[in-house]
Amino acid sequence: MKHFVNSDKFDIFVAFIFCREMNVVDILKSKGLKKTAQRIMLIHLLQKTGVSLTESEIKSEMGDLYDRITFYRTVQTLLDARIIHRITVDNITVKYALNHSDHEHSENHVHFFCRQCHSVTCLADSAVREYRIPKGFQSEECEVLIKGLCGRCGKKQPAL
Amino acid sequence: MKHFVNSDKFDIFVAFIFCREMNVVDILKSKGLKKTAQRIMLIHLLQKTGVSLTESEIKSEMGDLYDRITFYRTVQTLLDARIIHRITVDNITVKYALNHSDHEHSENHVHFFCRQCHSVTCLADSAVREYRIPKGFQSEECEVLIKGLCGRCGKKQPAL
DNA sequence: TTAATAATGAAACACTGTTGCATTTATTCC
DNA sequence: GGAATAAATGCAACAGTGTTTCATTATTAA
Repeated sequence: MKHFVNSDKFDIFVAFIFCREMNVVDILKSKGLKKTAQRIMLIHLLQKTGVSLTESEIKSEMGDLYDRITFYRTVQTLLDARIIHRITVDNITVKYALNHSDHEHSENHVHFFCRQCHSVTCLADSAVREYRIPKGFQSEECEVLIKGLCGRCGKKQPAL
Repeated sequence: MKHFVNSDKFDIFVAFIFCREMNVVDILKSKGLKKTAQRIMLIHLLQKTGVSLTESEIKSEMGDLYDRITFYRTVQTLLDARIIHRITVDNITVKYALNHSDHEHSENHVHFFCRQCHSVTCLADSAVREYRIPKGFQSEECEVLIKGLCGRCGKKQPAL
């Protein structure tokens, strides 16, 4: 099954999807990227859910629009364009999340990973502090990953 | 080929290895772990080189002592015993490094990753700062990954 | 509408990590 | 030192993750 962004059927689909968030196509246009079904769907999914998603979550949401190979290429394209970012937690999980507008130019990310439910929360407002690095080293980017229990899982298991 | 830690051949091997670092067997003993060829070799390698190593680097150093399945199990055992820690950089690379004595009880790690040569430097002395996390969240561990250019690669490519 | 360019998806592959099970090894206790 | 026991090993087979090539199809610009 092929997916035609310019077909009538897809126009209706797109119109329905973007009733709440109208800027997906604009995002792609502003980055000089072609508007393809997978790109639109992936960005929309991340907008709609508002959280970071794994590939398998994205897969099940996308249905037969999903193709593994295209997915990896779409992800790479959107990463390069700084539309999304990837969060890798050890070798446990990989998640994808939309960049906030302040992410776009900053290279700092703070994430919270819940060891119980494996949810990832982007902590955009937390400022990344300065770390002392060896002489001659040049810092370009800083990622912080805080692990622990999220609000829900902390309630179920209050004491440590 | 099997590797007998208690064989004469291995005794000589071990004696040679530990002429500079005499505490590998003690480390295992203190954790209640059996002293097997792979464990001793892996810890020794990390001690000898003093840097973090990838699986393939460990493989080529270990020669025919290396076995993939045993490697993963050895790594898991040493991780559980807090003898080593794993550093995952996006989906670029996974490295293993010895814990410093101050790592053993602290759950904070600061690492520097060079985007050019992919070397990882443990910054043990850098204090991990406090980050504000949402109410109800419980922080247990904090990992910081600073990306940029290391001293060597920074010289070759001074300006940004 | 058409031409040019880019994205897609199929096949095939390489790498990463795991599980079950029979065999081998390290340790403990004598 | 030697046997009993509990653990580690390594083989086979598998599941998951990510990439490359190439012919086909879709998007965009003119």
